[in-house]
Amino acid sequence: MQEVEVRGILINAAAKFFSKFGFSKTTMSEIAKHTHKAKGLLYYYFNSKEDLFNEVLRQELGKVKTELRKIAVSEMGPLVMLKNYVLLHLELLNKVEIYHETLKADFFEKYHFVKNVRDDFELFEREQLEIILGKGKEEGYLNITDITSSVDIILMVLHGIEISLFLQDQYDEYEATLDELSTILTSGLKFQKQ
Amino acid sequence: MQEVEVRGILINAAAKFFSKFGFSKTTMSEIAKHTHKAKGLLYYYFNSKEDLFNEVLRQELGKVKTELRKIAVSEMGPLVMLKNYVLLHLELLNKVEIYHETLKADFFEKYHFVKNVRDDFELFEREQLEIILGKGKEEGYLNITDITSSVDIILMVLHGIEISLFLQDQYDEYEATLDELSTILTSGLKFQKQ
DNA sequence: TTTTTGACGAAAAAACAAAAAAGGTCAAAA
DNA sequence: TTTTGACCTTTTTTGTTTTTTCGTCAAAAA
Repeated sequence: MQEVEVRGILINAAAKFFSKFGFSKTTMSEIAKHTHKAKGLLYYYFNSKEDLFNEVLRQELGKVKTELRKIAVSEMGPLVMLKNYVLLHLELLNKVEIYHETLKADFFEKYHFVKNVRDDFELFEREQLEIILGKGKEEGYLNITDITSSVDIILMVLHGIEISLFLQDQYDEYEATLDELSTILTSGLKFQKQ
Repeated sequence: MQEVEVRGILINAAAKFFSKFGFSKTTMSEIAKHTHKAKGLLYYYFNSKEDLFNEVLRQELGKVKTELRKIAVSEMGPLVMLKNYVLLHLELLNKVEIYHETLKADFFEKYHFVKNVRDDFELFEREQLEIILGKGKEEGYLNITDITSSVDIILMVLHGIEISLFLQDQYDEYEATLDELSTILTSGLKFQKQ
């Protein structure tokens, strides 16, 4: 089973280039040369450049998922959980350059090929948030009737601000404010009137 | 005093073109032809195309300001006020196409010339929100120590989501959700812990 | 059989030059 | 004081050529 290792090497090299230069400005030849492989080999392991990019993105978001998952299974109370989830989501995604690339793409309605991976990640986030909010509701901390629509709102806010935060590099500047934002969102749900 | 009227006619015509085609795809000749004036006249009333665009934007945002101002001086309670402000802000700006153009520009770090007008509008919004939150604090409805940072958060959320809402035409889709969002923000401030 | 190579063709992007369109000026007319 | 339109200069568009890049494949290596 040499395959797994070579494949991994290629993905890692690709990750570096894609993160640094974006999709269109990194070339398959570059990745091949840097790994001391022939370009053709890339097409033995991946169907296309888009496929490779997808694979890299899947891997990077996979790491983020692993971290985020820890929150919903932890021993914190639901309110702290929710707050921490929001903050960690922003902190982690701020570091994933290749994700920023897809945000930009989203904006231009290009990069359709990335839709699957992003949808998968969004689904994951919905699940996690539903677990957290569900727990909060059960235990009587959160006053929510429609969990789905509360999740909608949290995701809307998160997606909204990440464009300004990540693409305009304002994360560091607003880090303190984000803490308060998450507090407000949390207590907003706590006492939300229907 | 013919001047005011002609100037107004030019601005109105420009508004139509800028709103429909954006800054770069509308031409000064077009505007001149459509108003049955010579192109040179545009440069009698305005220093440049950028200056004209600015003037149009100032006028459009002026209308929005007039509407928003009504809220802070109304008789509603501070909580309702805040909620309504958020909703009206989104509803009105959703219609101002020329403002969307500047959002896009903001993103590309172009259109520096528009900075003044946008800053002016942002300042106005800060003032209004400070009035509302101040009133809420005084009357004991809102539990806020630092008004400025609460305003920061509201504006961060508003600016964040307007990119997805306006530029990706998701306003209609999310209109119902926005109502809930504003409720959450409001009650979040109400019970916010420091 | 599985993995790797590198020369190759087709398609996309970059570079370049020529032509067209646009912003902006100004002297003269209304 | 306001308006015009010919004019100059700069920017954008268009069409062409050249280069780069993606992706394929037959053959070699493991």
